[in-house]
Amino acid sequence: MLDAKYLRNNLDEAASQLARRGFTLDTEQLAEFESERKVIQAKTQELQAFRKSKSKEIGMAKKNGEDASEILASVASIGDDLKSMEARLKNLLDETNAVLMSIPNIPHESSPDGKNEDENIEVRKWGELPTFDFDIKDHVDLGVELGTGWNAKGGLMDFETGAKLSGARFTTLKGPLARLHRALIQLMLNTHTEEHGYSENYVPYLVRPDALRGTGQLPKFKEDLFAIEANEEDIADNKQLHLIPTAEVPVTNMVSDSILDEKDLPLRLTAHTPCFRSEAGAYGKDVRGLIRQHQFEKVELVQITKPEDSMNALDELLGHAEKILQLLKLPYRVVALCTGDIGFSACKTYDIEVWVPAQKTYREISSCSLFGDFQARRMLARYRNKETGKPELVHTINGSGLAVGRTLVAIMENFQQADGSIKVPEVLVPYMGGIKIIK
RNA sequence: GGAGAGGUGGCAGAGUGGUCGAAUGCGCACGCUUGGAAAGCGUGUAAACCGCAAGGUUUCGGGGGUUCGAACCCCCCCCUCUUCGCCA
Repeated sequence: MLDAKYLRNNLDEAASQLARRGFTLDTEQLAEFESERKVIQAKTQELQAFRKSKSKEIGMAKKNGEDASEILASVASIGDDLKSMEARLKNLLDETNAVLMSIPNIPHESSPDGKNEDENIEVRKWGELPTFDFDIKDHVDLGVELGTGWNAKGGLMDFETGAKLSGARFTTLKGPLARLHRALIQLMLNTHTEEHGYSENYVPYLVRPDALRGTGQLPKFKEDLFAIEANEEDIADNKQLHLIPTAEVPVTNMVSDSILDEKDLPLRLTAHTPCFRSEAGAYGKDVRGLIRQHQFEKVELVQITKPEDSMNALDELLGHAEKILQLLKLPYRVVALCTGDIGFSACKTYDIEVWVPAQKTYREISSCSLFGDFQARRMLARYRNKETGKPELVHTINGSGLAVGRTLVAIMENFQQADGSIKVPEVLVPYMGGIKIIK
């Protein structure tokens, strides 16, 4: 959420900043809300102040044994006025808040201008693209043909069984491929906790709407989420549980509603979780293979920092995610998202894209974003500034480190051999119980 | 799921209808003291919102109610702890 005060006092500037990302701010509506708010709030507070002082007088009079009936009479009539004023104010504030919650973050000045992903800017490339002296297969063909006969029928990557159990966009992995998938998670978590200074967390996979509002998935992107069935009462009370679309939600919200100690910052948090996305609006997109699933695993990196440290933290976190691909020797590139392509809550985002040989292109495998105080304001996550002694909003940063399923895809395709087997990256061999080739 | 206890500031913890945004302690900040530190002493220290400011409003788990006035009384809900049951 943007700072309401900033918005009020710099409406036109905010509008032009938001226009950079293609968002049209309804300045007229906000100005109208604001002028109405001023009047109603002043009136309400005036009535409240009157009642408060009169009540105090009554209290004193009674204590002194004086007759308070005259003061009582003077305050008796304001009850209804005050009640209706308070109700109007509350309605107006709720309405305003609903609008504010739907306004995306203002892009950072360093985010390149652009309309869509075509205008993203490549920052760097790493690694050499593999060359093959045979006809390569994509991960689907590789996975389906691998280990045929293992477990009676089907290959190590079994889309039919996944579909039977749960429908489209669900997959089962078997045998050494399932283990490779697990090995990746272990490698990622170990690297981030042992070498990059992150603390490991285990978090709930079902969260309340408040948490989703905190990080910005709600109220605008409800259709992307899976929600648990709930009765109307729970829905009204904001208790309907939703499956997390990313660990960003539970991990970042760990610091919601709190005032952190400055000396504890930055917080570096990591967690491995499954992620669930309904992928509404993605029909026909990446229907083949493991790229776009309703359920996938991810190791997430989150940092909670002081405002002045956040930009460095983003660069640092990006490096931590890249490190995994370097360890795996997978070629990738880093892309700075343009203003038209950054997510709702982010002000600056780098995507890491890994080389996918069968598609002859780089595909997103991590998205590392700086949110400034946008999420912190929604979550009310603060730290006590030692110099001022006052609580101030923290900054939040997060990124995938990495998306596990897509990493598996990249390994299969980049390290495939002529006979359809997969060479296990060296760093993973210890996690694979010594298995060097998956066939 | 049953029974009991409880939810108050950064933390611990008093407060059962009026001058209570709230004692006290810890923590934190500043000052005195010291060669320096500790201890000690003194002062200060909740948050959100409105306002250029002075100042004002709101908030004692959440929501309703009673009252001129609610941390305090009534109703509903949530959470935590103890305990019994059940259970991976």
